[in-house]
Parts: sequence; structure tokens; C-alpha cells
Amino acid sequence: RISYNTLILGCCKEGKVEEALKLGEEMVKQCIQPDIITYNLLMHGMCNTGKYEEAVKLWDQCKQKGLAPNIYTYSVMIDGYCKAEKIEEGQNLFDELVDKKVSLNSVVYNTLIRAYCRKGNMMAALRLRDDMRNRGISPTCATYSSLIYGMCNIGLVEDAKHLLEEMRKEGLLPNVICYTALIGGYCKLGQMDKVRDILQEMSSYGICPNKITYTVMIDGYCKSGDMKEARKLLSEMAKSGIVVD
RNA sequence: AUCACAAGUCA
Repeated sequence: RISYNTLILGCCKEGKVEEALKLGEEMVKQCIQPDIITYNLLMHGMCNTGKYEEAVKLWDQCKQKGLAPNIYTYSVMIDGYCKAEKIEEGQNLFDELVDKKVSLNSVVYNTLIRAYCRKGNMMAALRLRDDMRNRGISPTCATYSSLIYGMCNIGLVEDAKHLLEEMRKEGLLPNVICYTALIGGYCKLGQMDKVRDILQEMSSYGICPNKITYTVMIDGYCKSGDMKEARKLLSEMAKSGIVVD
């Protein structure tokens, strides 16, 4: 069963969801009962290929079989709904989970927070962040990178920067993803001088830009018409050992 | 370590 689940995970990661489903049927024929993990994997695969309706079917099937959804099941489905632009549905599932009095974790919160951030509903996103804190669940880098991204996306880059400082106060160390999101915000506004400052700050904390960080900055310089600086970054990237593509 | 969440270019 573990072997099958592992195989299914492999298929899903390759995007071969049909094959994963076949493996699920094959399990049943071998008299190996799919467990909740099997279902979680399949639902995740469906969601990631845009077939969230299929995932919902699996969810129902799961309940009919008397397999109880766990926290992973919920986060997969909440994410699936949100990525299909059905935030309301995602929120409903979240509320259902809250009612169950099961202990929530940061991943479920982060999933919903990210959805609100992408939609530009920062009030809802920040309210959820406060909510998780009140329940004693610590926000993580994923929480903040979504929030920072969301703030930047509506042009409130200074608020985003402030969130980064808030992280430190909470004893969370901003990682390269948080910084990259913030840099992206400054780039979008053409504030390349600020980008320099952030880079400086990063290196003072020993955080190195990665391929995505460089891509964001190069794009920023190109769009602000500074091709010289963009080229400079490209060679700097190569020098830092990143495989340039 | 059998499963879930965050940042990028072009389309």
C-alpha cells in the first residue's frame, strides 16, 4: 500500500494523473485498500491539473467508503477550490474544518491566506493571520511571503516591507522567497534603488539571491530601460554558480 | 521522510 502510494505520488509529480488513477484501481484489484493518503494524492493530482470537479468526486467517494478526511485532505481541497477561483467554496471547507474542532495548522491557513492575497483582499488575509496567532499557530515564511506578495501586488510595497520587519520581531527569519516577493514589488514600481537596498540587507543576513530572485531583478531593470544593469546581474548570477537558462 | 501551503520571464 505504501509502495502504491509512493508510485502514485511519483505519477502525480510528473503530471501523469491518468496513470495515477489507474494505479488506484489496480490497488483495489489486488485487494489492497486505498487509504486516505491514496485519496489525498489523487485529489492533489486532480487539483493540480485543473480538474477540481474530479477531486470533489473522489472526496465524496472517500466519505462513502467511510474514510475520514484528514487535515491534508482539507488543505488539498481548499487549495483546489481556491486555485479554481472558488474561494467561497474554499472558505466553506475551512469553516467546516474549524467546526470540527480538529486542530488546524499553518498550512490550511496559508492556503487560504494566499488565495485572499492573490485576489487583493488583504483585509481578509491579515485577519486570518491574526486569527491563526490567536489560536497559537505561528505564521510561517509561507504565510508572510503570501502577504508580502499581496501587498506588493496592490502597490503597497512599504506595507510589504513592514511585514518583513514584523517577521523579525516575531523571531521568524525571512527567507529568500520573502525577499524575492518584496523585490518584485519594488521592481514593478521601477524603484530599482530600493532593490539595491534590499539586496544589501539580504547579504547582511547571509541570504543569497537565487535564480528566481535574479530573474525578477533582471526583468525589473529591463523594463526600466537599464539594460546595462540587467546584463551585469546576468553575469553576477553566473558567477554565483547558478545555472543560467 | 508514503500525502498538503509561499516568490520569477514569455505566452
